[in-house]
Amino acid sequence: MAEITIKYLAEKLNLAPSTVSRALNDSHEISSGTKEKVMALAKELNFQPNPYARSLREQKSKTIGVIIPERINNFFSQVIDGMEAVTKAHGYHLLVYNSNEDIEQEKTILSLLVGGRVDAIVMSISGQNQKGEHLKVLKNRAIPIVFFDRIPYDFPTTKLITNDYQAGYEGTVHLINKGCKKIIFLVLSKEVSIGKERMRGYLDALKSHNLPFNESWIVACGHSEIENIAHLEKVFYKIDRPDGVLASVEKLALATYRALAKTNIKMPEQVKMVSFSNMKIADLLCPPLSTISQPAIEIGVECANLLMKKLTKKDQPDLEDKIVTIPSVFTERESSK
Amino acid sequence: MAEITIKYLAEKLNLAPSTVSRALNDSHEISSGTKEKVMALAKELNFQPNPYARSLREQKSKTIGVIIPERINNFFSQVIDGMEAVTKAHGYHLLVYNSNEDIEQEKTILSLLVGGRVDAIVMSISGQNQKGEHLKVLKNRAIPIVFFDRIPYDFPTTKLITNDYQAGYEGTVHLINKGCKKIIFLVLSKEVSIGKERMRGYLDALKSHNLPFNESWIVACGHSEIENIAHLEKVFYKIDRPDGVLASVEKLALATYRALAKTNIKMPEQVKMVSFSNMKIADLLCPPLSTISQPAIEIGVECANLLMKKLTKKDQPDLEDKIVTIPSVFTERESSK
DNA sequence: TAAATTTTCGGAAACGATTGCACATAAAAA
DNA sequence: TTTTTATGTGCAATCGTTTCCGAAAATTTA
Repeated sequence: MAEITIKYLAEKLNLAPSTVSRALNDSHEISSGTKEKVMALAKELNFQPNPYARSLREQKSKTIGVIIPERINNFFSQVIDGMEAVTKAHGYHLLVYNSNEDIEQEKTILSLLVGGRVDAIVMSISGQNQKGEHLKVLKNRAIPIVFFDRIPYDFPTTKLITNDYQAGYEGTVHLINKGCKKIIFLVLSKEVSIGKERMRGYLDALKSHNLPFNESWIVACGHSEIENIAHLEKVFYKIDRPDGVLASVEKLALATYRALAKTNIKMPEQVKMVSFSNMKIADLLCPPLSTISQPAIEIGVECANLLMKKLTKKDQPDLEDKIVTIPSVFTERESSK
Repeated sequence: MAEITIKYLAEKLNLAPSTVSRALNDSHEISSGTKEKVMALAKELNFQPNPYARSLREQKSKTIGVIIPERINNFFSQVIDGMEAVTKAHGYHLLVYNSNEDIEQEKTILSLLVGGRVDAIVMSISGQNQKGEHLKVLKNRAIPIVFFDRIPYDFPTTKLITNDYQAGYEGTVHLINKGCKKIIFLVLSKEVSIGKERMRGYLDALKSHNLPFNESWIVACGHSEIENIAHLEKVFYKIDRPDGVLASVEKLALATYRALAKTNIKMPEQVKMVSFSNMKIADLLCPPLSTISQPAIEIGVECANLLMKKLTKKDQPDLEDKIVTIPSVFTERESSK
């Protein structure tokens, strides 16, 4: 079936395409009579203007590119839900990409996006490399971008994170108050921004409570679940085994559960754990997991709000080079009782 | 900064835009000398052809629309991951929409998409209404669409599901074999395709094992977690309370856990459960949950393959009106021991 | 009634890429 | 040398919309 175009409507109505276009856009220079006729026919034929012709002409796509390092993760799903709620209201669309924690894929995706396919980008960068040199393709482009959660250090734009340092500090203090003396810190990569900040909070908490610290307590894990479990198992088999765990990301907490299942160490009796996590069923785990959870939806909403403001209002300044912090919420459960 | 266009490249190289275009597309009618020059400059300037100009001209967008009823759900995330893996290889992009289980939103999204924004659609429809009248906007459009998981009954196209009937049957038989005599079936809506098929399997299993059946054993839940829990709690407070639960969707299994937590009924001692679920941490629940899980990634891959074939090869027939079934896998865990 | 506005609409260019066609120039055949 | 055939390139139309500019027609003002 031939698509319905403005030109087609114009012919049917014995009008010029320009008139039809203006009528559809409710321009003041079209009489209400013709407007009604045009609208009526458009409605009847279920006319939808070709988005690509419009994008080409207007030089904007009403589309936002979203790049996340993994999709099977509640946190990111929630963030995107938050974003969609606001972008939808403005008639914007979301192109979503999973970089699979891979810097090369990130690069490829970015190069795809800078060609004008999207009006803006929202991104959480992969853990492989937080330096962000691969982001330089964006530097000389005018495309607005905001980062969240996993942010690059030196890219001048707005970034949204939770209060990583403070949450790391408080999570650690919580464990200390519960009597833990040998608390390990689980991190995906020491290079990742969130890892660094959360770790700083952890270290400061130990220091301010005069607890000893051992370099080996920082346990750097990878992306392989199996290897992580094996690695953690070894950690728990040490003579001087830890009695507390602060996991900087959810998947490491889950790996800990599985590693512990292979030993006969009991949680929370022998080891207590707190984890950064946005799992909805933390309360259903064995034992229920104490979590520090990010306001994911809010983060998404805020990212989108920033961009909508920049894109839909005119004469907006570039996105400020600053970090916006939204606090996490701590929930105590059995795992750290 | 001005975007780089073919015209700009042409000027720089003293060539016509058409020549540059042909060179970039590696046309045989361009000398290798000019090709190299063009390619070199394009690479140097990081030239990306304007996707909208191209879409307009070619009448295709290299974009696929994905509509899911909820985003915070591992199953859908996995399906999309599977899809992206294959579409990416073909240079296709994914526009993802969450209909929030709302038929009105589905309609709105569809009307947005039929205007040429996407070359094809992959969809899992909301549970509100499985009749699919709201899909009629698609009927007279030539846009290929495939449905998965939650499919409409009478829309002539390819649909991908798991072996819902059989899995429902086997899950029920498993509970029967474990000694359950009063097995309830939890369903989101009796209207949803997957609910119906899974229920049919459940009913047939009861019948073929000569177990009595009570209409009240079909527990229709809603989308409100709180109400579902309250509802289930009542079910378990009945004098003739169930000793087995088959949950047709994950969220109802979780609601059951929470409802049971409010009673003093023990699982699996007093009630056993099996649920359709793609949770990765079913083994970490209390007790670990016996699951019937769909091959989500495969489903996504298969959807994408079907569409890629239709879109990238020429003279392809329309998508066949048939149902493709990919079997689920059952994993027994503590909840039904 | 004529002139000046205002309202309403049409023509045509533009956005950036692709492609059918024509036209050079070079190489091959007559 | 002339004619034919490749080969390489340019011109211009096209995709569907929006918008600048101009021109009738209708209205107001002089």
